Amino acid sequence: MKQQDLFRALADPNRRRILKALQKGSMTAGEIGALFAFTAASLSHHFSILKAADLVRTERRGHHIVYSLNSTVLEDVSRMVLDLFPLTRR
Amino acid sequence: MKQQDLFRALADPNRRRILKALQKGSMTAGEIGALFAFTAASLSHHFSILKAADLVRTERRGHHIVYSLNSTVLEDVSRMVLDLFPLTRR
DNA sequence: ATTAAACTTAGACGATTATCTAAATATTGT
DNA sequence: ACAATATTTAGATAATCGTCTAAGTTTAAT
Repeated sequence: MKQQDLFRALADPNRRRILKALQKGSMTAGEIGALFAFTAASLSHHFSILKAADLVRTERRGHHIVYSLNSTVLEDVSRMVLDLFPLTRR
Repeated sequence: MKQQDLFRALADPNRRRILKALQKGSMTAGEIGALFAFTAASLSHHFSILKAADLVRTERRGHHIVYSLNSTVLEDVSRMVLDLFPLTRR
């Protein structure tokens, strides 16, 4: 299910840090890895979850893989969050 | 940490169902329990996590405990979510 | 074709999590 | 004080999760 993928992806603090790092622009997996302490394998695992939630997009460039934030999901996230609360005005 | 408590609380689908149930108004733990399949103990566990995230408030009434949604957190959640994405205009 | 570089996949391990049963703790009414 | 009701806490168990190492895959350059 889509909604669960999203909430699950956002539940991990390191994944949120990755998302924040990507705010500054697209980066290769290696560049992001350099910012954090974990192994390439762990990073790749996080990316697979972020991709499943459609929070990031990938594009191969040479033998690098460039990751970028998929900002269009923001609407979905917002909707899901708002959906959990009764609106004061509707 | 506050942010982690919030994202963690929202990560579980059953807790999101509880939040949605509370949209219709305050309910006692028992009333909510009647809507779901798990035991009172499990429910209580979920409530403790929702409380830690400040998503619900409690009030004792007789020997019932009334749970209600704390809508003021909505702002915090929204801010946290928006914080993860670069705004198109700022 | 081989090698090197950049990621991913597979498999393992410890930590956290959701759930349960059983026992404990209020609170009210008798 | 005592019993009944409502909820929480403790302790156990199975499943999920984050991380690691080691092996595999893909691309580019020689």
